[in-house]
Amino acid sequence: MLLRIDAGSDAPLYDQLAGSLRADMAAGRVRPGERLPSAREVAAALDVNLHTVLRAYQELRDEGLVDMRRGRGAIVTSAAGELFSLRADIAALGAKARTLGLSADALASLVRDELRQG
Amino acid sequence: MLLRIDAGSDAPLYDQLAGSLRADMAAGRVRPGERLPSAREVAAALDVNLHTVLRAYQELRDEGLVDMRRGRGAIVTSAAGELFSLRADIAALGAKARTLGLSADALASLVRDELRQG
DNA sequence: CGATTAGTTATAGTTGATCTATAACAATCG
DNA sequence: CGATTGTTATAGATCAACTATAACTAATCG
Repeated sequence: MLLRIDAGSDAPLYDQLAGSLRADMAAGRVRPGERLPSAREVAAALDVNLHTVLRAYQELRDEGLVDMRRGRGAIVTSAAGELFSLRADIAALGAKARTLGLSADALASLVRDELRQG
Repeated sequence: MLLRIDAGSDAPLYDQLAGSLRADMAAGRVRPGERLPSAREVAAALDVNLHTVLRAYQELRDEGLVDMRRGRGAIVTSAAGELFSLRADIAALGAKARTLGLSADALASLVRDELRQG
């Protein structure tokens, strides 16, 4: 598991953290049933506030990717496995968009809106 | 062209506006060569500030989807046509993600990161 | 040319999100 | 029980988002 944070990025820290964990799930580096390191551990390791890490975890919970309970921590759900099963499709779409010279943000926004309403 | 704004949404107004126009391009409702309504017109019609609309237009410019020049307005580029050519792939990925019960935000974030680095 | 259109730049103020800092609380587990 | 871990509460600092005006410059049209 590789937790990256870029202070120079315009994206919020908790979004970066959640994105980092999401990518780990999609890549199969983090699997269903696994427990994420405790928020306090991560906060200490990355030198950010506890709440920042918890907000990232809650973002993943809202997406159905982890279950959270006090005393037990954040446990990866089966939805992470389903993300993993889409990795080839996502890579294919990304490659196609890249040859067309499309921006990451434009494509991501379209995909979001497609899944939300389309 | 359908410009939607939802005040209750957590997304910034300029992102919503840009997303709305992007969706129009991907759907073929707005085509290369076409001129977008002037920022002042849109601002008046949606009752938002001129700068908010301009920021949305600049977002589209940064993504290569429009060219902007003073006196002439924002003109849709050929990149919009390439977005259109991806619509089927995007819809297919969205449908697959939907059957798996994945959230729009999770999938969109993965696609963004994929195109950025992967 | 003169008037209009439309994006660009500048300044400033308000509101809300982000991040941090502490601390106490409640469920889980050995 | 004691340690761990998420949850909740409060508060403060910093920055993004949005608004409001106004002046400026390039393009367009009669």
